[in-house]
Amino acid sequence: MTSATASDPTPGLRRGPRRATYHHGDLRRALLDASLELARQGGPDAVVLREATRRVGVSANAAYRHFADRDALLASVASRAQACAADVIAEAIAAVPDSDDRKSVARQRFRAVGLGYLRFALTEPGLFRTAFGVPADLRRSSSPEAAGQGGRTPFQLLSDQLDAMVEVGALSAEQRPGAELLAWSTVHGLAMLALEGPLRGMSAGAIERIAPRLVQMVDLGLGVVEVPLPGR
Amino acid sequence: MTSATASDPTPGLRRGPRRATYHHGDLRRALLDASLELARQGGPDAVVLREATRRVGVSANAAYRHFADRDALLASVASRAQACAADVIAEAIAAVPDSDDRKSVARQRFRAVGLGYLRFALTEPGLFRTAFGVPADLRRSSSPEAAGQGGRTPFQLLSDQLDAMVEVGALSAEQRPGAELLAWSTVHGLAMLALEGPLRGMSAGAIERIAPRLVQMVDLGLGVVEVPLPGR
DNA sequence: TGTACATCAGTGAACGCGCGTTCACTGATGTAC
DNA sequence: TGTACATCAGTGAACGCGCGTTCACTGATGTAC
Repeated sequence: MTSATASDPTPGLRRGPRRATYHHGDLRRALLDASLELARQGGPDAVVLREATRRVGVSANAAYRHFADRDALLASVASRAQACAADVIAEAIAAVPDSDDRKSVARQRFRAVGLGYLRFALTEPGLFRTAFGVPADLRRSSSPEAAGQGGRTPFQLLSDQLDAMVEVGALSAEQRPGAELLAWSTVHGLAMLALEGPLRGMSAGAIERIAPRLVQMVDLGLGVVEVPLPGR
Repeated sequence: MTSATASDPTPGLRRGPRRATYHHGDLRRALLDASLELARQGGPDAVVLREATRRVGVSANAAYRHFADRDALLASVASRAQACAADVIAEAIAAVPDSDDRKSVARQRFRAVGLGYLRFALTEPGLFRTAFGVPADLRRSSSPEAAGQGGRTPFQLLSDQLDAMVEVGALSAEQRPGAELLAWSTVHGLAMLALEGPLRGMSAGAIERIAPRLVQMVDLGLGVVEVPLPGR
């Protein structure tokens, strides 16, 4: 689609069916770029190895020089998609203005993690589903591959803000363990209901309107101490 | 697999490659039963039309007498899977003992909806993913097809309990609108993280341990009134 | 500086897979007369 | 009660699809001497 110009500074990344040289130069990165674009447009299922090689202008099996198989390619794409999410979340955190009320700031930043997560889901549904909808274990969520420009993964950004809340006394230390899961579940659920579940038909506007209530509920609900009710 | 005996009371439902009669009798139901079993074992992707017909012992295209296409079959299976969820949730609600403390009972029943939802997700992951992971709109969640034996869908059971909370004063009327979404998101998120997301590796025990905290967070967080913070 | 050669990064053709779906058909059923 | 016939519910064979993956190969690169 995009024709490579003579002044293209990164010839290894140019698109198109034909290359000038036999060797590509940076095929691994080019395949990842192309695959990320596929994921952006159609989610994890759209990451098809043959299409990625087609876009890069290379034979299908050339990919096997750089990835063990299609799953390995998808795993790498998922990590890069998480990195994209990290950038959106970090931006949302950074947008919270500083103030003397340290508790309030900590809590607003914590909420910003959730709001950033949801914004990412709504603006980049394909990447979101690739980043967080593909089965994997928690290791990827802490791997450097999944970190954004600030060096932190989405999961780590969440942990950081929870730690900060404890530090300034906005969350008690005894409520801290496992709090990531409670918070993450909440926003992840809304995103998945809206993108892949029964809320599919709901408008992005409606989701955005409910998002602040959701993160508020978590923020305020996290801190409440109560002996669990006996109900199983 | 199962050989049909001569005394089989519902010959239309028998499994196996061959039937005695040319006409099946109740092929639509038989295909749904077989497909539900496929979904139970492997989730929505495992609902393959040919396999369902194979199990029923009928040619592949016989299915087209009863379903427009594979998507129509899957949609019906999804409704039945929701009905299964409704039964588990209803059971959890019914298990809450009555008492004079009407607020406490209402809240425990509300929590039971979430706990039942999570129990269904953990005990029937394939059905869960089919019921709530396949894109659809909210209409299905209120359709009689998706209702359990009590005549209510999972979504309706949730609404019922929220209404009951308002009735006894456990939730203010102004907090009521949209509360379904807040509650649903939370438990759905944990389930999806555990079944299809980055928490895949987490044990069912760990999930079950965190579930009560999660529903408690929702219960207590729902009722808190607060002016939304300015953070976008 | 030149050459031999190991190594790496690509090519091109082919495979099997199993699916959803369509076609023209035949066997069974039930209703009108 | 018997028969003709429209209607419905199945059959069997075939299609195209596009994928992931493997095979034996060739072109380019860089290093030892």
